[in-house]
Amino acid sequence: MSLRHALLGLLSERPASGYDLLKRFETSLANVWPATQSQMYTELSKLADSGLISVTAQGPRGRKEYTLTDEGLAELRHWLTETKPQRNTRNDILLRVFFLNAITPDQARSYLTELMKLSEQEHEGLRRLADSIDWGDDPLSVNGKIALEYGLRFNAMRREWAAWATDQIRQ
Amino acid sequence: MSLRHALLGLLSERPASGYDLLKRFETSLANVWPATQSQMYTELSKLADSGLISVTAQGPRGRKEYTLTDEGLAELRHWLTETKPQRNTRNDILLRVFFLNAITPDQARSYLTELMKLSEQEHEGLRRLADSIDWGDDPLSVNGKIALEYGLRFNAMRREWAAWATDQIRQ
DNA sequence: TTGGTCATGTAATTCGTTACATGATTGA
DNA sequence: TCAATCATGTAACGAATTACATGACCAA
Repeated sequence: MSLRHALLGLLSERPASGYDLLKRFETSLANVWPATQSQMYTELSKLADSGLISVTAQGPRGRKEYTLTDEGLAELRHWLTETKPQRNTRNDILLRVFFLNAITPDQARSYLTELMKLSEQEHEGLRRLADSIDWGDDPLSVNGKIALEYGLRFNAMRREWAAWATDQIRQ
Repeated sequence: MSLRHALLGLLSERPASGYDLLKRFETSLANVWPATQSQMYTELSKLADSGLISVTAQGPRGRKEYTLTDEGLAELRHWLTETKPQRNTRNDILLRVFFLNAITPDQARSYLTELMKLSEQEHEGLRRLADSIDWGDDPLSVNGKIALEYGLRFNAMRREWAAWATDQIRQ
């Protein structure tokens, strides 16, 4: 249940409405924790009910601005320092690799070269994103850079792996 | 819904009972697609209902042996060749990185060094697994080796990244 | 005045986890 | 005979996805 913590994390930077948070998920967080509009509004209601956030302002069109409470900040810190990131990592891409013998070697190689292309595209996308951001020296920029660097290294690794793997499959 | 395809994939190698499949999930597939006993029996019933697999033998203790049907094989191949692996990849570990400014630099560095250790341990575990397996030249071994190589490279990459990231965080 | 964006919610369904529940077979 | 393993299932709940539903505000 990390959506909860993702929302607390975003609200720890500044107060925001559900709509604001939705936009920020679409941009910065979409790559690590996708969430739908539906899920977010539901979770925000629950968080408000349990006192981890509270409505501190109301705007036009029924806009509700949420602010992190002291309990919410404590919960966020607890999550960051005391709990193990043990998310079981389902991997659709790798799962298919196990069953490549159900198709022809040509098809299998084609699957792997597609993965190479995908990795290159994602790498390029991240590189462009990095260029477009005006990085400062502040803590938020540092974290963003660290996360982005992960993406770059990950895609480079995956590209090399897919190239190597293609070579392993023979007629 | 890839559990469905994981089961079809395993059954494409040879017929098996729910219990057999459960064991094979625990060993080979646990790292890429964890599933519970409960989920598997439910999914097997659904697959049988939809005609993708069928019960071809009954054993002691109510054991049911399932075999892949022609429709099932077709569905497996369709999944492998026609559908894009677009699984949105939730990443618990990276999500936390975004919020490291909510804790002290010391705590943040501690989180990242833990990640280094974790990657080293997983790398070592996979290396031992590779040693323990009697690899042949058959297609199944090739696929297993490819998947394993991914794990090794991934953990090496993550270790280096975490080391680099630790260094980025200053007082 | 009208189209785009802001803004929030509910309902239905599926997927995944945890817990509960039962019982047959086999080998030491 | 008894413990371990084999073997299958259901129930309750939570998390995630898709679709539905509504309406206010603002700028051109």
